[in-house]
Formats: sequence, C-alpha cells, structure tokens
Amino acid sequence: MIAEDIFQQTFRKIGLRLTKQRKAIFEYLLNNHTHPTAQEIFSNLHPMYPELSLATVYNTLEVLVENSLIQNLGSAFDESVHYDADQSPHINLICTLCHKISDYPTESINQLTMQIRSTLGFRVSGARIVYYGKCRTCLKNNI
Amino acid sequence: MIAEDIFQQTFRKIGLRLTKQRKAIFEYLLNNHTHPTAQEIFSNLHPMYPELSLATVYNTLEVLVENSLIQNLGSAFDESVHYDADQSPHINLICTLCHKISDYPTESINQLTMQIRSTLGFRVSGARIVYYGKCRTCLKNNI
DNA sequence: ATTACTGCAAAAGATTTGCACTAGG
DNA sequence: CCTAGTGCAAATCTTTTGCAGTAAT
Repeated sequence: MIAEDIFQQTFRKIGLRLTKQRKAIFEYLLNNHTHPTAQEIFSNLHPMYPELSLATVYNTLEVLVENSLIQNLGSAFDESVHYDADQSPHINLICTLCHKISDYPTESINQLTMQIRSTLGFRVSGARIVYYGKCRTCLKNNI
Repeated sequence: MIAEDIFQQTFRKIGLRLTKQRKAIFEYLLNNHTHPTAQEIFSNLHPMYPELSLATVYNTLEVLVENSLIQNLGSAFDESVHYDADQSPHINLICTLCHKISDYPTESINQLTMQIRSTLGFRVSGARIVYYGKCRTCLKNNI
C-alpha cells in the first residue's frame, strides 16, 4: 500500500521502528485538528486498539515531538499538554460561550515570529497563540 | 499606612478578606517579574511566613486569577504552572532549555487583536501569546 | 536473532480537597 | 460573633519509570 510506505519512509528516515501504535497515534494527529491531550488520544484510540497503553501514548508523543513530526502546544488553560500535527504557528480562537476552538491562519504571525527571531535572537520552535472571547455566531444568536 | 489601604481597597472591592497570606503572595507577584510557580512562591515566602502552607498558595493564586488580579501563564514545559501580575498584553517567550519566561512587549499584538475583531467578528476578551524555543543565552552557552 | 518498543503497575510530582481550627470584618 | 480563609494530610490527576515480554527489522 502506498499510504503505508509514507509512514514507513517517515519513520525510517529518523531511525524509528514503525509500530501499529505509533502509526495509529501519528495518523490520529494528522486527521484530527482538535489539539488533543495524551489522555484524549488514548481514549479515542483505545476502542480500536484495546492493547494500546497510555504510557505508550506518552512515549510516542515525546518521540514525535523530538523528531519534529508534531508540536507540543503546552498547557495554557487546563492542566494538560496539547498536541498538534500542524507545525505552522497559527491562532486558536476559543469561544467562552460555545467552547469551540477554531483556527485562524494569518501572515501576521510569520512577521511576528521573524521579529522575535531577529530582534531577540530567540530560536523559535513553536508557538501557542490563543485568543478567547465570544465568536461571531454566539454574538449573532445572542446566547 | 497608605500601602495597606491600596491592598485593602483592591481586595474589598471584589469581596475578599485581606489576610497576611494573600497580601504576601500578591505583593510578591507585584514585586517579582520572574513568572514564578506556586512552589517557588511558597519557597521564597516560607522563611518569612513560616506558618504559610502550599495549599494556601494554590488557593490564593486561583482566587487572584479568578478576579483578574494576576495571570495564569500555563506551563513552561517544566510541568508547572507559572503566574504573572503583569496584565498588559505582551508576548511570553519560554526557553525550553532553561525554562525561563521572558516578556516581549510589542505593538504587533494590538494590530493582531484588531485584525481578529474586524475580520472575524470575534469579540476578544483576552489572549495568551506564548512562543517557545531556545533563548539567546542558552544558544550562546551552547547548552 | 537482536534489541527497540510495548504494556503493566508502581512511582513521582503537581494540584486539589475535606475538615477542624483560626482570624478578619 | 460569623463565616471566609487557613493548615494539614490524604486524595487525585498527569506524566514518568522499571522491567519482563513482544514484535519490527
């Protein structure tokens, strides 16, 4: 299968074995842009992979981050670390009424990132930019 | 004392009793821009206030955040939540090597905020902007 | 065949909680 | 006084770790 080859190549390139678990976790992050925590990933995959353990989820996430295949978004609002396969810095908008998280890609961030790099000599490896407030839909519906 | 009155007023306004502990913790955050964790605050205040407990530090920080007197900055990739009394919008730069958090105030944020407001119709009530990577000092020292 | 990876269960840390006691208003 | 706030210790929750067994190459 072609899809298998892509995973194989990606993992082989960085000297990692392609296990069912790693494939499942990485695939999950590629297909879901919900910024899940380790626990959420585990809960979602467990029905399909009953043999998967939470410790493996943590191990795998660490390995994927180390090899820059995914991003660690840190824990901004709850006490858990969130992960994302989307590597480009983008804005998360959290609506405090409907609790939906939406993404907002914009050029401004690249400018800001470059500014930080050049002005401060800080080597940026990631960013979490979260705005919270009330989304257009909730405002319109006067919730 | 005048200074006492300011604390009294601030706390009374939001219906909180001014205890020695709360005053000490809030004062500590106002005077130190080191973005400390609960543990760090406790360790620093304990010699002067031997009766202070870690649980009270956690309680107090929660109360102060709820009443918007301080900010919860999330973790600095070191498994602990950091706090800051600086309420003005600014960027936090977290070094993943030394775990220090530094501030970077810039006009760009106001532009970004306005852009989100006008383009998306999102009514912004707050923001947390965190960049992480390697700081100049750690890069220089080749840690 | 090797040995990197996994699952499990126990450990380690950070934070929260229940409750009797204390002190601020 | 009255009750919000505190200290303590136990509980909880997230993440890490040690080790024997399993599976990828």
